[in-house]
Parts: sequence; C-alpha cells; structure tokens
Amino acid sequence: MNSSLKLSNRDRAVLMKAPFLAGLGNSALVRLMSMMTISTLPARKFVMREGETADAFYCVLNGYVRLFRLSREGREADIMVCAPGDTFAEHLLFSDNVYLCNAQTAEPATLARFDMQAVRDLAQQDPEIAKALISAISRHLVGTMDCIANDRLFTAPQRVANYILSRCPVDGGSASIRLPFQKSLLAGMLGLAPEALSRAFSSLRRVGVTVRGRIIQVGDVQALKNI
Amino acid sequence: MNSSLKLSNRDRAVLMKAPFLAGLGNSALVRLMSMMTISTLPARKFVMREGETADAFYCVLNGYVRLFRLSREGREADIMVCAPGDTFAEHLLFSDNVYLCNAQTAEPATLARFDMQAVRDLAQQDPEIAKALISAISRHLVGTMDCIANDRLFTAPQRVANYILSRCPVDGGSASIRLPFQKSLLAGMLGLAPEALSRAFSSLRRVGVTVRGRIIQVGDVQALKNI
DNA sequence: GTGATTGATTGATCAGTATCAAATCCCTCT
DNA sequence: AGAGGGATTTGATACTGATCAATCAATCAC
Repeated sequence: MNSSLKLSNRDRAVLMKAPFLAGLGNSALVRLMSMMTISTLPARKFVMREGETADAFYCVLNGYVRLFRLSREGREADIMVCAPGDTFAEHLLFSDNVYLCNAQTAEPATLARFDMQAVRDLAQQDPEIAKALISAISRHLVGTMDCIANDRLFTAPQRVANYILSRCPVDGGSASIRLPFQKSLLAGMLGLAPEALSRAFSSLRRVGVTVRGRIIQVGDVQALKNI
Repeated sequence: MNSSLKLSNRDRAVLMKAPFLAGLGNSALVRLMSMMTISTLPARKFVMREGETADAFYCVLNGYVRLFRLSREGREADIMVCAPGDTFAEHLLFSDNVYLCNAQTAEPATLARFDMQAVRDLAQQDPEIAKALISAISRHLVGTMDCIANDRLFTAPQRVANYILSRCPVDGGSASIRLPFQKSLLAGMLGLAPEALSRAFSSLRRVGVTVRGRIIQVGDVQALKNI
C-alpha cells in the first residue's frame, strides 16, 4: 500500500467531479483536500473490515471497490460496488463507530482517505460540507433501495438487461458498451453467481445481445427494454 | 384523510423520541414542529406515489407505512417498512424531486408531514438540523444495506430467525414476543411471499419456535442463533 | 512459443421459493 | 357469543438460481 500526498492529474479530475465534492466552494474544498491522503492499492486488498473502528471514509479515484458482508460459513454477499467518484463509509460519520461491512479492491485502485473525526468537525462548522454529505449519503440510499427493488422484482436476465440499459446511450436503435470490470464483479453487483450471469447473457441472445469478452453489443435497445 | 395541527400526547411522545428529532435543541425543534402537519389516515391509504413531485417527507407517529415499488405487471416489492418514529422520503431533500417509490399505510396511521422546501431552508441555516438529517438518512442507509446482505446471504427461515432475534430481549433462555403487525407485512419486509413466511415459521418449530396468531414463543434464544 | 494460471462458459443436479388452489384459522363487529 | 370475512396455512407444482464439475478461453511469465 503506497501512500502519498500527491495526486495525478487524472485522479484530481475524478476527485473534483465526484458527487461528494462537486458542488463545493473553494474554501471548503481546500480544507477537505488538505486533510486527505491518497493511496494506491493492489488488487484484492482489504480497505476496511467489518467490526474495525471506523476512523476514515474513502473516495475511489481509480479502479473499483467492492463492499460486502460475510456469512458465518464464509460466503460473501456484495452490497455495493464503488466506481471512480464514489465515496464509501461516509455514512458512519454521525452514527456507528465500527465498519459494518468489508471493502476490498476489485483491481489495482487509487483511493482518497478522509479522517472521520476531522470531517466531522468540518461538517459541524460548514453547512456546505454538511450538505455535500447529505447528498452523498442520499445518493447511496437511493442506490441501495433500487438494488432491493431490483433483486425482489426481477429475474437474472431482467437485472442484466437493466444494467446494460443503464449504460446504454439513450434510445439508439443499436449500441455497444464495454464492461469496465470483470464479469464476476458484475455478477456480485447483481446478486448472482458468475454462472448465473453467464446464463443470463446467453438467454439475452434471443433479443439481440451479443457478448464477446468485455464488449456487449445490443441490436435493438428498445427491444431490450421490453424484457 | 383527517388533517389537523393537534398532537395527542402519545403521538407527541413518539415524535420527540424519533431519531430524526431526538437530539435537537429547543429552538430547532420548535421551528421544525411549527411547519409540521399531522394527519390521520385509514388503512391502505397511499401517502405518496412513485413519480409524483416530492414536496414533503413524513414521520410515522402511529401505525406502519410500507414503501414499495411496482413492476410493469403490477407485482409489488417492499423496500422498507416504517414504524412509529421512522421518517421516510427525507433523503430526497437535496437530490431528486420526485418520489422514487410508493408509500401506503399498512393499517390506520398517524403521520407528521414536513414540507420539503421549508426544511431544506432550515437545514441550510441550522447545522443542528443538517446533522439530524444526516443521522436519519444514514440510519436508513444502514438498514437498506443490511437488507441487501440478509436477502443475499440467508434463506427464508434464517431471515425469520434473525427478525425474531432482533426483537428478543437479549439472551433470555426463552422469550415471547408479539408481532406489531400482520404477518403479510412481515413477509414483505423479508422479501417473502406470505406462504413462504408461513412455511419458514413451521420449519422453525424444530428449534423451539411456536407461533399462535401474533404471539411468537421462543424456547431457547441461543439455539435460534445457531440457525 | 509454451506451459501455467486465472476467468468464463456449459452441463447436470439440487435446494429454495413463488405460485395457485383449497382448507382453516383468527379477529372484528354486531 | 356467534357469524362473517379477511388472513393464514397447507398442499401440489413449477421455476429460478446455486452449486459442483468439467471444459474452454484468455492472459501472463519465462
């Protein structure tokens, strides 16, 4: 785990566009960024573990981070996958003081680390930062509520179709997208075993979805919506 | 829908102990409560509908409210059930301006209604109120993340056992609890069809769980934990 | 290039839960 | 207390997705 204070230009751009920081004025931004640490992590590295004291939260600058819980027998259930620009664990600022799930990089990743106590203090003084926190946490809540509804309403092929549609340019007749990560990660996001994702893709062939490697081609976006 | 400004003593007590308001100082409390409306609703009454403009959020004072989404074919999926003291839709304050799910009373209920715009203004000025919002939304996020993990890790009998345990006085050898609502509501909360809940209960008989009406008796709390 | 490793697909089987229908229970109202 | 009606349970069946095993594909190291 390589830790530094330096930000690459690309990482800085992601950070500034992150929902959590995007709306902030200059002074708030400077104060937050001055207490921030950058670290570069290898794939499969744990960032936090369920039960540990929650003394920091994070913003993903590059790569993907998987949040998950473990059952007693060691089975894993993904709760959320964080993409560049996403923060995680920031909702523990004013509530629990231990992490409630594990976080692991899905691939080599760069993260910004924010000290809980420091941000807590800032948020108390600066309403702009408080508002940024509310927005970030609200966004997560919307995401998790969506996730519950999707899990409960839709079958595997439908969830996969929804995912594809969510990344498609709006109603082109046909479209082509590239998965930004491994299929096994997508499977976890959708609450599926990798085998089930694979079968879901192949069942979508009959509505014109073709998959080769990470490239997904959609013949007719509109047709996919009716699945 | 009977709407008034008066609060019964019981409802007032619930309101003051609600996580959203509990930590607040007097002036913030007065300002919030002055803009609040109380309404008494019959069972099965819609409080909000997916897609409608989100111009208020609510706090349950009495009864239970079910938040759910509909599929195109009209199937319902519960996302969250709100008990007395819970707020809902407050996370739309600084993000979306339409409701993202439906809310329906599960039985006759009393709700406090807060105007979004008014609270938004208050939250901008008063850091105490902003903090209360962060806490309330965080609490919901924790709940929904728990829900996803539970759905994905555990079978129906395990989820039912978890629910029972969550309402049991901590490690008594035996315990007896009373469901505060209909079983069909519990089924929805756990992402189950009512039949599946029923079968889950009966499969728990072999670990000493007895159900009659709304009364659930647990022979050995510890044994239930190992399911 | 060639083996070695990791990731993805496919097949076979099984467990868990939804669905539909029918019977029964429980609660409320009079 | 008794009747009525909604809620719950039970049974039979079908379906979805998990799991295990084997194969195939792609990537990496040397």
